[in-house]
Amino acid sequence: MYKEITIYDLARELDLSAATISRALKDHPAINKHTKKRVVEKAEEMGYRSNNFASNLRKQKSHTIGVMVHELNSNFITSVLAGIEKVTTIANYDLIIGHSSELFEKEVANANNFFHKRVDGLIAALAFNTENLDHFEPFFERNIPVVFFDRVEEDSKGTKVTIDNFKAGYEATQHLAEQGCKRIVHITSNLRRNVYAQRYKGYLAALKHNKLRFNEKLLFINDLKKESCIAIAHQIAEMKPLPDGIFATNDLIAALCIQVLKEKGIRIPQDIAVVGFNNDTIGIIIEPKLTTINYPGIDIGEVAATHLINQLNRANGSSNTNSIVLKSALIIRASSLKKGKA
Amino acid sequence: MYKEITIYDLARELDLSAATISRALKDHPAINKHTKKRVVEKAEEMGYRSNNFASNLRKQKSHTIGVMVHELNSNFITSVLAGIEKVTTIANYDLIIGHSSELFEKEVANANNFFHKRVDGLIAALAFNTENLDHFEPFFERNIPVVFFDRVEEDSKGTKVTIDNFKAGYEATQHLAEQGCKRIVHITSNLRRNVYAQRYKGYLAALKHNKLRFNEKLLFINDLKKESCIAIAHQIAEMKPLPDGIFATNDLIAALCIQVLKEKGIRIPQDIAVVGFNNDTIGIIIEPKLTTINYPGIDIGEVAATHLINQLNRANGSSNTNSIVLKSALIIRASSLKKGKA
DNA sequence: TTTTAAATTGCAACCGATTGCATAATTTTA
DNA sequence: TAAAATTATGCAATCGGTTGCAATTTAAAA
Repeated sequence: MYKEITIYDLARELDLSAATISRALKDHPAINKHTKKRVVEKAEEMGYRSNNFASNLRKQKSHTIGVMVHELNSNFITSVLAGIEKVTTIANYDLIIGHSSELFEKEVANANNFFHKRVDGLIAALAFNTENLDHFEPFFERNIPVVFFDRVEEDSKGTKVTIDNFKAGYEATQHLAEQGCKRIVHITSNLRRNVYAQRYKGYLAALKHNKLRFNEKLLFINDLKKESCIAIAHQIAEMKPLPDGIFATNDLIAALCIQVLKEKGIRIPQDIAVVGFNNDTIGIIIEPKLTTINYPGIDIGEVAATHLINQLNRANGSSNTNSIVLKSALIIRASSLKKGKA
Repeated sequence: MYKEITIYDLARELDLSAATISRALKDHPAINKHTKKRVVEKAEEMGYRSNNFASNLRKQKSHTIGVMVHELNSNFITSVLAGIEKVTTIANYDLIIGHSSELFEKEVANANNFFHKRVDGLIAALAFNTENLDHFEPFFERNIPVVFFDRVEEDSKGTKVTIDNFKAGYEATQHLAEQGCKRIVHITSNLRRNVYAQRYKGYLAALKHNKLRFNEKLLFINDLKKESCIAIAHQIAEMKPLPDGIFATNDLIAALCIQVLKEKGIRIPQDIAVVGFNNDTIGIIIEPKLTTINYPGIDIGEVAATHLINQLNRANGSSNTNSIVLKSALIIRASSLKKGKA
């Protein structure tokens, strides 16, 4: 069996105390430069690796951040993760990732798990059908900082990192209206979730601004699953009169719609103009390429992680920031251009 | 500040020793049933949560499995992760995920990190340009089990979980040949990686079987990045004579090709039939829908994790299994059907 | 009722790094 | 040269759960 080297082994070899070894390895100012050098070299030579468990136990810190997401299978989420990782790697924090598969129960289980693992902080996006935030209470109680992003509860504790979903929804719809669309479908999801509710409000505001009447038959709310999106696309194709614009709350929905509608002989964008949301890769694969809202996952992740770490570095651990709003922007591509290039 | 409850607090409250509390909480057979009940109830009542660091420190086990992947942004990889997670959750192991972004240096850094974190076992797919497995040596030396999947080094230590890439490559190419293709392009990547090398060999074997001469101008090797795939697609469109079939080593490449070629007025599959690999969602978004090889990520993940955990449960930690090969299958869709439905 | 066996529980030494405080060594100042 | 101030190092307790072995209690057998 392999015997691990400890600071005691180093201490014996170098005829020093374990305390000195410990301090030398973490560059403590009270230790002589020359001694530090000897220690570091010996540690290298003997293949020493410090024991996190001992350290964490003593320091009462896990140096770990928990990240809760609803899905991994999305460009947006993986970008967010990349952003988080970039920041936490530099700050030397570990990451544990839990995904809820959009299920409230799994979200609760993940929260409990992270709590049990004693994460120092939490970054989370809510699941599709999360109804309350009770499972975050243990963190709030203990002053463990929590940063929410994307799917947030607007009046909750903790910091929220989002974009202006109202504005994004408004711009998407306004763009369609400018292209001459009069009957604009909006395909979205659970209006209990801020992202969908806000985009919907933006949609309504843009309709109003263009003096278009809201028609509830043009509003589709679904679970975002592939099958239900396809079903909706079929419904749309059968509608009379045919809608002339679609604003979908993510790019996959938009792409599936385009695909189904094309199969039915409906021309995009001439018959129906389409706008998605997120700016996923799929948007440039689909023909015609998809107009969408750029939702900068990397930035969201970086901002969320940076904010969390700053909070952890503050002694009290409290934060005065309630919410952070990042920029998003409409990206215009062929799928919405009824009038030719803008 | 929040004071954590420890077994000593429980011991004091119940007038028992910490040892008894510890045993009671983990259902040790020597403890009286009635005592166990009291302990568990008191623990619940006082909000006790066990300290993993103390436990791991004492037990010299992290109860954590490290997973190294080259990317997160792929259906295949996320399916594998889902499979792994399913198994490890049941076995009550923690997971830490590191991705290399296809960079050897990051893979090495991740390996070192996992080693430092003292994972009990490792599940890994190699990065694009990994040239040696020296960074896994510390694990091999200490008998920490390692399971490779997808991108493996065939004669390395550790268990390998793969599909029969040769057969898959053969079937894809054979299918194109059966559709009447004579000039079949193969777009793949670093032939240093088994997956690409084996698929390529399958491609060659199928050519031979159909008495088609291999033409090196029809072989494209690239870095799998979006831009280079698009560049290749443009090259193909300009080739004279025009190829009549494409076997791409993943679905994104295939989809990008279809998209570019269509823009150039080339008909899919009439002019060029296309086959991808992996069975990603993108394959049913693209028009025409993509013929591909179903590569069952979930199964790969489950098998890899199950095997690893079995190995961890064995006392010695050694394994007699060298490699496990799962089934894959050709899924035929419109993108390759020159002759109408099969 | 005494002896033996089985069932419970406790003692105390770990696991390895950290850190407040004391001590020793060295340098500076008086 | 003695006293004061720096600089460097060590002592020993601590974090909280685990486990081999001993001790005690209870039940079963003689």
